[in-house]
Amino acid sequence: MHAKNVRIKDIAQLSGVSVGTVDRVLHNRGRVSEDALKKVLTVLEQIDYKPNLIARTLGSNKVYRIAVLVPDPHQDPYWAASKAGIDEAEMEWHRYGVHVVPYFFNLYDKNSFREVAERVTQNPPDGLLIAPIFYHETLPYFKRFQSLGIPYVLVNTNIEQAGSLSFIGQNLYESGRLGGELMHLSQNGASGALAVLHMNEDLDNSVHLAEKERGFREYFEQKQSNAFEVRTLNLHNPSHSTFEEQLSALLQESSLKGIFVSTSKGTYMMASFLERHPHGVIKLIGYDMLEENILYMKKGVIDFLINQNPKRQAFLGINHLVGHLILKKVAPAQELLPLEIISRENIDSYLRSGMH
Amino acid sequence: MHAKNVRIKDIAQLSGVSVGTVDRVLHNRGRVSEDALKKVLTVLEQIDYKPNLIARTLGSNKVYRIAVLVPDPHQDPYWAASKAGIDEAEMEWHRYGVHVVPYFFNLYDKNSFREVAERVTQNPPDGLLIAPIFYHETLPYFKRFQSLGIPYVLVNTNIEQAGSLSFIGQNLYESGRLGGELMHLSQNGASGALAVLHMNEDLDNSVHLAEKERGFREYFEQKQSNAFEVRTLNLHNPSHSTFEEQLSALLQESSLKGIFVSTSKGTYMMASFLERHPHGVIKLIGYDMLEENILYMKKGVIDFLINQNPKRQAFLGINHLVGHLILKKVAPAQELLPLEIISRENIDSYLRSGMH
DNA sequence: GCTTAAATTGTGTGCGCAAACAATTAACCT
DNA sequence: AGGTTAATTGTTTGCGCACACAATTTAAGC
Repeated sequence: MHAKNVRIKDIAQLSGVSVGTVDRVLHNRGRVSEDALKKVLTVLEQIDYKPNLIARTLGSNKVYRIAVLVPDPHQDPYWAASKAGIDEAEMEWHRYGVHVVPYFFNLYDKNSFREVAERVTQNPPDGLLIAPIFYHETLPYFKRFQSLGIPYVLVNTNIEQAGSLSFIGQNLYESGRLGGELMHLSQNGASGALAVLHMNEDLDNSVHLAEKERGFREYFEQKQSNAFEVRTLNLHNPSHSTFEEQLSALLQESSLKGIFVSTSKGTYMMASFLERHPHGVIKLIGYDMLEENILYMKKGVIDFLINQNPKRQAFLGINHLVGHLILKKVAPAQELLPLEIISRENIDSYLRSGMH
Repeated sequence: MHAKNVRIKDIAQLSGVSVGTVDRVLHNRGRVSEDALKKVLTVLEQIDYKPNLIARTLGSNKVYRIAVLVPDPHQDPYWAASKAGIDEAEMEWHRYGVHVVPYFFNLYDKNSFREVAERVTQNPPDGLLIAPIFYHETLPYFKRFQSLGIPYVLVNTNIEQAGSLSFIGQNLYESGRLGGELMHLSQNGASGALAVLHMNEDLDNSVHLAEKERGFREYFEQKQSNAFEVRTLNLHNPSHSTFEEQLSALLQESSLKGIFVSTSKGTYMMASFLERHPHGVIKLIGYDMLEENILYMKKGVIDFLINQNPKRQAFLGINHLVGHLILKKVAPAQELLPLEIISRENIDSYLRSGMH
């Protein structure tokens, strides 16, 4: 027959105390005698108690505030996708008392980050989602949040030992390696020069991009063939005057056979440039299924995309926070999303499949 | 402020009747006078009432039976993975009164399917998950289940207009095309013969395999190059005496450059054979992250896998049924999972990422 | 000893809903 | 009209839990 789940009531009965005491033990609120504690714990050890989460959320009619500390979605479609994931999670949990409060900072301005992070500490939320893209600037705030007792999860970039509840993202070194493999495959046996292209103001402060490059280079180093020569190009903001000059110079090189772009926005900026300027056979590999990138992939300008799933990252991040706050679940220290390969032939299958 | 959700109580108050009456209207259980009905309906039109699903499942302490009509997991690791997804879903919902009852049939025996399906109708469940791998044999049962009022979802193979609640799986034609693209890429500019390999007793009755082959062939036809010649090989059960002979004959052909296997079990059977017999450079592309396939991929025998995510398919299938039964959610007519490309460089990222 | 405070326990209420149940009203029949 | 049944309504209970509160026990102080 239907083995009904153990309830708090049952535990109380088994250990010869009242439900109140069991409740205090389960949530270690204290106010329990040694004696009673021991009795309940022994029962708890034998019985696999799984609280009825449905009843739990009904019973405690709380309101939770979750703050999200991420780049302004208007500045970059990648972060717009991220925001979409946040919104979706909020929709799901709103009626159960979860409120998401956005704290956007300027993607290109460290000071803006500090400022906004400060505002968060001013009015401490119950939970926090952070995209720590400024390495040095974020570090001190981790401590602040910890001392304030605010649980936080990281997305996009992992910073080990940051005391975070969990990290949601990808292994960026492997991501770079995969870029290497795809580039290698695309070359059809040819050889020549390859370029790694970053589009970022401050590369030294951006662990995530450096990791990708390392992976890409090491893939070819381990191949131990001299067929390819890898170089790096550091592009400034597209509004910068030298932007197009730099790219022109890159295309000059006749032996250039492929470009690996480390950011999603950079990917379509590069594609746009390639489309507008004559060049030999140059394979282009970049990141993420932004609308623009999808377009260029269908046109044949982009050969492969590695999907970082920003929307899913943010969605899962919020979910983990909710799980931690409401359902008292233990979030995994890190949730590494798979490195999804997007090509002309499977892109539609991804577009149709919900979370994109 | 927190805009609290409208409750049944509020609706009752607004329309001047009791909660009991509102309840009867909401679930149209009848026993309501014209007059009262009208009053409640007008309020319901103005107010966007969204029942608190958490409270609902708590309040109604029902037990639901979900039957799963799928191949015996012991016969094929693919279906073992599928079963794992079912188990995971059951674990999640068990304590909320959902029971999953397995009805396994013999993967290689149509009659076994009929027999088992018959047993399902004998003791009708509240919901049903079906893997309709025998096309002709399944059709009549769809009608039976419909007339019995049992909602059912399909996994693995889509049968349009089957009256199913929803289908969970992939577009198999596109899957074949993707196989073609990956094969093309792997060839590094070479040319020669390619083989599509099926491992199935009754190909004519298996839409899913035929669709994959069609996709694979059309990819190369549209390339309009004569670099490749595609042939088909139909393998019988591995226990069959001619099994290894057939494969030996295949390898004889010196121009053979690649093999595309349409099933997951066939993939590692082929890999095993390739490993044990000398051959030129033959690229191998197949399906799914079975343990055996993972091993051969890491060894370098398999070049690419297309992940069909059997576990996830089944998991989502059960979830949709539960959503339909308990939460009264509308399941999407079809949930097409993305065609995931697995290579040596991203396989670990997939292995680490939960659902595998 | 008694009184008071502190520590520990047990009990009760409400969350929003479904469903069993009790109460009321209307309809029908001799 | 009175009695009976059916149709319609309203009230109550319980789901499992969290949390406030009341009750009890123990310790401390005099």
